[in-house]
This record gives sequence, C-alpha cells and structure tokens, in this order.
Amino acid sequence: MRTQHEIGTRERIVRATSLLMQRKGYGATGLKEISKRAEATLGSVYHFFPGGKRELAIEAIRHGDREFAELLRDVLGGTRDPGEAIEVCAASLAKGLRESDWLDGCPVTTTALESAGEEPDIQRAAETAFANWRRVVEDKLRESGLADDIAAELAHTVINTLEGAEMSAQVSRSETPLVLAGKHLARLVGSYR
Amino acid sequence: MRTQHEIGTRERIVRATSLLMQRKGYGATGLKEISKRAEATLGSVYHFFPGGKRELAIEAIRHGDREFAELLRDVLGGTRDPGEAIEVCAASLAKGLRESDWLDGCPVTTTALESAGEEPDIQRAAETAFANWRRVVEDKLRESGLADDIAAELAHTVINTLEGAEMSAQVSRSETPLVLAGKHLARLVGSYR
DNA sequence: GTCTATAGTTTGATAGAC
DNA sequence: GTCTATCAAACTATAGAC
Repeated sequence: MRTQHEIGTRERIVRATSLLMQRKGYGATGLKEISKRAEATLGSVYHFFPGGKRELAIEAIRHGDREFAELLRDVLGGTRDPGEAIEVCAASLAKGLRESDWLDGCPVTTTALESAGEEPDIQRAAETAFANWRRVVEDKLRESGLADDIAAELAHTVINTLEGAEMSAQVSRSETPLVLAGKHLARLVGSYR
Repeated sequence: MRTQHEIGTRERIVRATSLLMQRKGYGATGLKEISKRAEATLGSVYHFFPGGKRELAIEAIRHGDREFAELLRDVLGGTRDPGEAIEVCAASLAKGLRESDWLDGCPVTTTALESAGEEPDIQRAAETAFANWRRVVEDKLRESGLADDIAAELAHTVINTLEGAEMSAQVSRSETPLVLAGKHLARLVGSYR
C-alpha cells in the first residue's frame, strides 16, 4: 500500500518558489528559474498561477506560513516550561540555518520587506503569517498560566525577537544571536510568573 | 559665510541608492532609477562606482550604517536610564516608520537578506553595520553600570529585537511591535541591575 | 495539462563624444 | 566629469500546437 503521495506539479512549483524567494527574495527570483527547479515548464507555471509572479509569491508565503507554524507548534509542545520551550525553538532555528550553510532563513521576511510598500497583497499575506505564528506562541504562554494580556504582548516580542535574531544570525553566519535571543526571552518570560 | 555644503554628485548617488534599496531592496532597484532620483546621468554613476550595482549597494549600506549609528548615539545619550533610553529608541523608530507612511524601515536589512548567500561583500558590509550598532548599545549599557559580559550579550538582543520589531511594524503598518519591544527590552535590561 | 516559441520590456554595463 | 547611444542578456507574460 502506498502511503507516500506523489507530489503534483502545482505543489512542486509552490515549494520551489518558496525556497528560491526565501534565499534570494522576490525581485531576484525569476520564473524560469522556478520552473526549472520545480521540473515544470513555464506553461505549467502560468496554467496553475495565471496571476504570474505576484500570485506565486503569495502562495509561497502561505506555504512558509503553514510550514513554520507547524514547526513552532511541534517544538513548543515538546517542552513544558514556556521559557525553556522558546529557548529550544531558538536553537532549532539556529540548527536549520547552520545545516543549510546559512542559506535558509525565514521564508517570509525577505519577500515581505521587498514588497512592503509596493505589493499590498504580498504584504497582507506576510502580515497574516506573522499573526498566525504569534497566536501559536500566545496559546503556549496562556496554557502555561500567564494572564491573557501579558501572553498576547509577550507573543509579539517573542516572534519579533526570533525574527531579528535569525536575520542577524544569517548575516553574521553565527548561531550566537539566536542562542542569546533564546536565553534572554526565557528570562523575560520567566520574569512574569 | 556658507556653512551648508553643496551636495556633490557622488553623495547624491549614494543617498538615492540607500533610499531606494531601503524601500525596494537590491534586486528591484535599477541603476537607471538611481541615476534619475540622484539627478545624475548613468555615465556619472559608473564614473564614481566602476564596480556597478554591487559597489553601490556596499556604499549604500555603509551610508545607512553611519546614519543609524549616529541616531542611536543621539537617542541613547538623551536619557540616563538605559532601559528607558531603549524604549525611547524604539519609539523613535516607530515615529520614523509612521512618518514615511511605513516605507522607510532599516536601511540595511532588506539588501542584506537578499544577498546573504550570493554576495559576500554586501553581506560583510551589513555584518559590520550590525556590529557597529551593537557596540553603541553595549557602551551605553556598560556606562550604566552593567557588567561587561552582560552588557555585551544584552546588546545583541537589543539590536536584534529592535530589528525584528521594526520589520514587523513595517509589514503590519502598526507601531505596536516597536512599542512592545521597547517595553519588554526595558524590563529585560532592568532585570540585570 | 504540458510544451515550445516568442513578443515586448527592462536590465546592467560599455563606448566614445564633449 | 557629464552626457547620449547602444549592446547583449534577462525578464515577465502570452500564444497556440499537441
């Protein structure tokens, strides 16, 4: 019995787009490069995504959104103490960065920043992703006994600090920013109990 | 007596590059657009920057580096308590974002992320900028009586959290991420005294 | 759904007159 | 130092056969 699904053309295109835009951003990623990496033809790309590059970017951000939300839930669910859980999360991001030779950072940030003032649809998709991730952290903090308003506020800073530290880690090719972010976030969260 | 300098062609080109790459990133910023905004010809651009787009990006990042380091020193120097000073700093970033209609975020981040794996020279310039800003914060923390090692570690997280929060604020067109980052960073710094 | 061919722009970069 | 003209390559997007 086959349990492993064949990956359809559409899905391959989305994944290729997500990976390339994660690494080089929106402007520098070409549709031909996407179709090549996805092992699809340019005709297929436009068949599935008639909106062209813009539509592809939105779909790629949604893909990254789901992917990271899942990782976040898994990692946070694996450790009881919320501060410790966030530290593990930072370490996990550092590991992913190092293992990709510092190529694969946040799958949303680069494209989001490039299109901030120019492509409202892409910007909204990125905004949604950040909000989703924040909610995952917020739930974890509430489950751990923090008051609702404190959990909601902390979730902002947890996600944003991890984002900033991941960016810094990628640029400096060093795990240090993420390790320190985990340590300091754990201390901050712990200070509210 | 004239104290206001004429702005030379070279400087106009660097400023235009910095502004455009801050807003749209490296890939989407064209040399013709730069020369137009700088009121210089394409010939002048290549006269001053024979290395072309790559050289321009490096120079633009260095420009943003100096500019933000100066702002950071000014703002941090204006408030005695380090936690409070960082909160003022976050508020200042939020003000800049709002006043530019959320267009002008960090002048380094976007270009840095786009070129992280592709353009080592640009990456190094960005790394240097972050290190410079970190040192400004570190000095402030040490002057405020924090131990050397604690100040050095905290400076990482202060800069990275501000970076992440500024990015998030830009994408969500809201001051909230920066306001919360200031509040939480002040609490974190205060917890070490 | 997949494929090739190509239209129509725009890009980074260069040459050479002034 | 400034300017115009231009090249070769790459880009997004479309058309139409299969």
